[in-house]
Amino acid sequence: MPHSETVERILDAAEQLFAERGFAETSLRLITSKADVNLAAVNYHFGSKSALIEAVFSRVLGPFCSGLGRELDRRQAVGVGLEELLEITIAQAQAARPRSGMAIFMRLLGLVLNQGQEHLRRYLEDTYGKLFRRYLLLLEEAVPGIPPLELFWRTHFMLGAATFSLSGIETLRAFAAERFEVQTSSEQALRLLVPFLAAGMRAGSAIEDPQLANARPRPRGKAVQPASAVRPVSPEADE
Amino acid sequence: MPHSETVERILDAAEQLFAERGFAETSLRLITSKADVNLAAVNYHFGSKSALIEAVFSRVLGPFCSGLGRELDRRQAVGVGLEELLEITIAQAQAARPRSGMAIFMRLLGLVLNQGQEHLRRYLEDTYGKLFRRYLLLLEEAVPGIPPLELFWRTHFMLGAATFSLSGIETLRAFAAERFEVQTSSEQALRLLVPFLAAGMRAGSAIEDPQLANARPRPRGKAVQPASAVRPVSPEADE
DNA sequence: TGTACATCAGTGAACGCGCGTTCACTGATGTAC
DNA sequence: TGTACATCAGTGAACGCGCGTTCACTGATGTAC
Repeated sequence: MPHSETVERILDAAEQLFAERGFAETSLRLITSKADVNLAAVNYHFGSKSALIEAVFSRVLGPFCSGLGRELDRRQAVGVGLEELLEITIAQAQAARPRSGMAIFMRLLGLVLNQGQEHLRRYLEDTYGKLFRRYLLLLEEAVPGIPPLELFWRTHFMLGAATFSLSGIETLRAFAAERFEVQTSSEQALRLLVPFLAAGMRAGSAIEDPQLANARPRPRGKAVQPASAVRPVSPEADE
Repeated sequence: MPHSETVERILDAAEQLFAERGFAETSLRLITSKADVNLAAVNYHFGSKSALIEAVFSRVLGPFCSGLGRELDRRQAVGVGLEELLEITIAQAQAARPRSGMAIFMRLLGLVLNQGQEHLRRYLEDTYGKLFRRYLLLLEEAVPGIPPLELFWRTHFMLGAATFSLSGIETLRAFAAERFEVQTSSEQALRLLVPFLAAGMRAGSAIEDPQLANARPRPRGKAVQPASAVRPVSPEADE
């Protein structure tokens, strides 16, 4: 679709505004006036606001994921260390949005994970779920001795630390500058993130329950068990 | 203000809906119909939607912060270990919302940090900034040998990991259950968070630049330097 | 070469809708004399 | 004890506004014969 210059301008404006303000707070009128484009052009080119949202995401995540996949391919034979894996990921996120810095990339990611609509989640799971599972497997290899279930949770803790702090990185840099009278560049902040995450991933296991310690991901194939067949191990009443 | 039952019902409904859907996506009509209350009652009791938002936050954060302050007082003389500090914080977050679990608490916190309006940020900084600085000092004591600037950043990494994963905890629990065919309770997930965060906080310092390593928070007092006097150490052009 | 038609990116104005807010009003309770 | 008034929580209906979307239309370019 991105053939016309109008389409490109709409995507640029939408990406920036969505990252700054979220989906609901960003009206089509705001987007089109920033893009210097007619209001009706969004519906002409994309069909609806939610289709525009998906287009913004695939333009960002497409290059990121294919770049990440390529880097993982290159290193697959040799094996990938934990720090290396994290640095590859950060480098790809930076490469995906070289001009604007990765703050926008991370804000978008945080947005979809925190306030993403159902259709957007499903679209991303369908498109990039395979890469995510591959990434999890590489993490398991890079951090031996930790139960897979715990690594699953730690991966999300990592994702949280990364999206949260990098999406608000401008605010945090300003805050740090005011408090410490020293400027931390975005690159420096990123370099601080890696050892924090790596140490967290390598921390001794906190799982005591052997049922959790021994949980393994079930094989994914054509014969998929229905969700209703999942056996609750320790049923609980919370929410 | 929270004297009438109507006020209480509005706050309950608003808190839950804000946490689920964000501020902009939650209309007063939705709130009042969930609370089974007349639409005009919100403006009658609170004056405006944004005043309602502030009321929701102070009802949640007030008890949390005073509880946290009390616990810190009790231990101040003895000194507080890192894991203990984290566990106190989690316990207070759970205590602040005992019935609904801390997911709502964390979602609200994430909301304000990620998509919070300026007025809300300022209100929180004014009301709870002092406690936050005290907390930072206790962290510095609990994790010796790490430059204060790095601890500042790590604290935000921590906050990110916590808000992100706990605010989406229901989604993550469902995802984990589907993949590993095992139920992780919210309490177990919380217990997994502590060693991850503690190890990240204790990781070896990644700061090489001595100017950053030696940066100390400037004293806060009546003679405050104007922001314009902050001397940029390594000026940079990014954004 | 000239004419008729098709395609297509883009436009301007309007549509209906849900939003936060306002306002005149109600009905119960308390107070003064 | 009775009456007049004040206070106050709550109400029902309407207000104007900004929203996403629609639609008839334009004007440039390409194609068929």
